[in-house]
Amino acid sequence: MTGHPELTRNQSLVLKALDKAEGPLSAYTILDLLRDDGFRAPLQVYRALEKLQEFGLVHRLESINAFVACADPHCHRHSMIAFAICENCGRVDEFSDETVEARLGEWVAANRFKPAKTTIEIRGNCAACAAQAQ
Amino acid sequence: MTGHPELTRNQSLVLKALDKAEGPLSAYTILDLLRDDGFRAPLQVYRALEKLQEFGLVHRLESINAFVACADPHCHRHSMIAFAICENCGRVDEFSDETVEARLGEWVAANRFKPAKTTIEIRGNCAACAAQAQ
DNA sequence: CAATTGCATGTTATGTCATAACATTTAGAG
DNA sequence: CTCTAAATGTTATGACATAACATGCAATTG
Repeated sequence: MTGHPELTRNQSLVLKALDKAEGPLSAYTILDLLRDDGFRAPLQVYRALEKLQEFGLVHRLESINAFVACADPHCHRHSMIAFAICENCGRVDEFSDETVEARLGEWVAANRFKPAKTTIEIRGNCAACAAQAQ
Repeated sequence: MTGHPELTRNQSLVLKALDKAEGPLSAYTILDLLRDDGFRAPLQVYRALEKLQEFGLVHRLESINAFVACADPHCHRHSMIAFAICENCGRVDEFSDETVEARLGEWVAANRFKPAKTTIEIRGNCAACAAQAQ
């Protein structure tokens, strides 16, 4: 139904770690979390992350070099997903917007650009942290 | 007129290197280009880049860890700038879109998010490279 | 079964990007 | 001149990511 194959042991472990975290994690943080499960080297994490991104189960946040579990099982319907990242508490909100997709799609079409991956990330403070900062 | 002070020697050298390159450069590539001008350490480059970004003369491309000279002297009028990055030839096109800004602004307002920096980057192949790939 | 194939994994080493910490120099303001 | 703030120089280290090669393991197929 979801369109992705069974996960391997390493992929499952990495995904579980991200789900449990409820926030972005760096690859090396994931590695440390999985030491007890036999993980020894960064590549074990990066290879699992690569597959999980292919399956659409994990997103990479380019601007902070971190990874999050996908919050929306239907996000692969969209050509692009936007993230709002709180630099204070680490909270990440994932959303998509048809209009933004359409406008960027227009630019791409007008310039005959062949997009492979689109990144939209807003960094700042979430409502809770912004209120607290007063 | 432009609203930024005179550049220091290091800042000028880094900006000149980026202007000359006509494409994104990594900090370490800039360092190598400026060895003959007395540059010895990465921090000299990163510090100059930091200031140049403040002045709006340089942009950082988050998704490829590289820097480009700003193509539009008026880009600071916009709250966000989008980049189309060719993964084949390295060409970078810089553009902005009021509608995209407005839509993301709506999300931000609705969620009481306080944005600090917004990243929009489309990676793929430019028209020339996409045509050649046929 | 044995052989082949493809993918996932394990491991070591290395490459790439970025900043901490501290000393020194430079340019203005008073 | 003296004080101050900013910029610079330098060494060391931290953080993120991948190359290269060996091994294991399951599915197919002859």
